[in-house]
Amino acid sequence: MAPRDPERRAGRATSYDVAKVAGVSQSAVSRAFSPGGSVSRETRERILEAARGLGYRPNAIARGLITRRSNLVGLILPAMASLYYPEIMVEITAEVARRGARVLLITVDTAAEVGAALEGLWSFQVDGVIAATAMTAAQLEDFELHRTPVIFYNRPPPHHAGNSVAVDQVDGESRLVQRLWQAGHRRFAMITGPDDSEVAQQRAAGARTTLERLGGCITAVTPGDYRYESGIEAFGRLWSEGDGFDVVLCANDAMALGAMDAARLKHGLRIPEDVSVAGFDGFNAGRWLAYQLTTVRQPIGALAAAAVEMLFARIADPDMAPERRLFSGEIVPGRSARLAP
Amino acid sequence: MAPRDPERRAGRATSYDVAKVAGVSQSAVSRAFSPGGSVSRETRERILEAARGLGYRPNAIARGLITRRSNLVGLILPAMASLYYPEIMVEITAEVARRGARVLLITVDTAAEVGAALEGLWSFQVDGVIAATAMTAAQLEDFELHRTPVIFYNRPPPHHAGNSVAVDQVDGESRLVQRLWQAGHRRFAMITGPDDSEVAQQRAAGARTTLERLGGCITAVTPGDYRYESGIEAFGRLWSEGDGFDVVLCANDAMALGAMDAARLKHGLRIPEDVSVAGFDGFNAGRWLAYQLTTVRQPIGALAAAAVEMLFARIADPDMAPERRLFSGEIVPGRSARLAP
DNA sequence: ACGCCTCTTGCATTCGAATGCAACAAATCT
DNA sequence: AGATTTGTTGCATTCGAATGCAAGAGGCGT
Repeated sequence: MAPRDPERRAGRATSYDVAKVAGVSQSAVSRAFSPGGSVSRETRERILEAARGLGYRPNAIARGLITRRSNLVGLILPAMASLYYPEIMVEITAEVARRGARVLLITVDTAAEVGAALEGLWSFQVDGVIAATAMTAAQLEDFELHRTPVIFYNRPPPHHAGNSVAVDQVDGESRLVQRLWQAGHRRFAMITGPDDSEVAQQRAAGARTTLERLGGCITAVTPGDYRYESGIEAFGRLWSEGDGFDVVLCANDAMALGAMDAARLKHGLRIPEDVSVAGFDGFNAGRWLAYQLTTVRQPIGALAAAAVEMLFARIADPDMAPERRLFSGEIVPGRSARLAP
Repeated sequence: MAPRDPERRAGRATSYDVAKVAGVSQSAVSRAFSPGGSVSRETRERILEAARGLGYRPNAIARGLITRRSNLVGLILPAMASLYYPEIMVEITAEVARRGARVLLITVDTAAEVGAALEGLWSFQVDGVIAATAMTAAQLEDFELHRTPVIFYNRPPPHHAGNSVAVDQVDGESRLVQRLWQAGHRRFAMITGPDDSEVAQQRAAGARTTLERLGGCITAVTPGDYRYESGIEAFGRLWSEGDGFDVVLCANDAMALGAMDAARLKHGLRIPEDVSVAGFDGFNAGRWLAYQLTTVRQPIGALAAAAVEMLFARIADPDMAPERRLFSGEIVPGRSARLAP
């Protein structure tokens, strides 16, 4: 192979180049750039100046090779989540950046793609992973074997022992239903989420058990796929079934807004006089004047911060005990459904 | 330093480990994993089997060091864009993944943060960058010096010579105004975007010049900051100024929806009978039943695909001539403003 | 003045994979 | 049979930074 040829590399300066200019050894340059490295004040300054002149930046790739730390965090998001809840991504990236690492982003459309996505992460030697997708037990074990921490975001880990941050969906929905009940709602209809969504199952379960306990009844249930349009269609089905209901519980806000639009614009109903609608998530658009949706807000910022914090704690000490951190959703009273005060 | 110690590394197998198991040299392993490597069929199979047994994955970090190609693409998004137009991010990630690379995501809140973000990209030796933020000429030159291609997404490059993909904002707004004019609108009010947004300036310019040519008049202009809430406030100001207008041109869809809600719910106006509203972007929510916004849709998928394609072409051949690819926005007729057919 | 300690510094090695080169085997041609 | 080509393989080196170790410089106490 050709010897060091600065021309071909067009200015990508290395620590050796800096060392030559500053009249020191490569080790000194390395130490000048690592916090707490053993270098004298003046040497460091001379090196930093030379580095500035050459436009030198430490090569994270080379550094990662020797330190076995890539400073990369994998973030796996279902494409849908990143479309509807981009805050997750923004918050996590910001939080990771604050700790000097970077996010390697992977979006997946289907659960089947997760495997391929993980392969990609492996080769980049990510220090840890935050996953808002499901993962098989085998996949998670693979990470554990390599001592790469994984934090699940609003997803139960496939193991009993795994790390996660999540909103207590059951509790949130339960409290919502209770407040609706106290405000006088008695007949509940439900638009549920996709079958393969654990979160949707939990929200539905929370509503069911609470209503059973209170003695309320569920007059109709119809499934949706989390998208706005499916909220419209689902409401249409509920309405045509005609069992009568005071309130529609929707598995998420996007469908709730669809249901509201369908109720008002397709069926001429007034909200909340003729029918009430409640959602789950704390979707941005739910706060818009046209909707003012009653919902359960997920503290996305807190979840993201907690996920990143847990992740870095485990990167620093891989033997840390697994932990599941639960957050409470905040009931947000809106005009789409009256709540007890 | 301690010699190779498989225990401490807890199963992270290297090409040497695979070589030993398969009874070949490390070079053979490397060749087995690089497409077109010179290995016999049977040797390759033996190696792949050994690799599977050990859970070996080629280390992209080490590979990047020697090949000087990290297979990482930097994506810089303003936090706001990722919140309002997450499709950009999803499309680009998917497109990059399709080419076997990964996205290193960086979101920035303010223009001042861009510099720090770039430092991060430098050290990770990204092969190229897609930027939906502005960049100073000096910053771009730095990339050019290192022969790292940069594609600007809906942002004019700071240089005359730079790569970009963009929607022709002036033309889109111009065609929109023309169609509004032909449908009988005469008095135009405008809610503009932030001063530092080139895109917003272009949209406003497109509207102004077209109206001048047609002889229409702009009865009022008020600034917004691209967010829904600012659309509400801006509409309030326009209305209280009371100069009268047939239609409000909004610099983006989020503000247009705010304006619609303000008009209908705060001022009791009917849309489009009393006042029309038009936006720009092709926002998801604009298609909702409650809005059906007349707007100019940006072909985000096409832009993203073009950006990635241009980027990879330039990674393969850094001497390629700079190119600015322009796309046409698609006029989307909705119910918020009547258009000529 | 001597020994000891602290602070800097450089040398040499290491991380894991890619690759030019040479060696070699097998296949083909003359 | 001998010469030549083609196809595999391993050896040795390389990428750029981090770090254990030892050497050297300077300060201090006795």
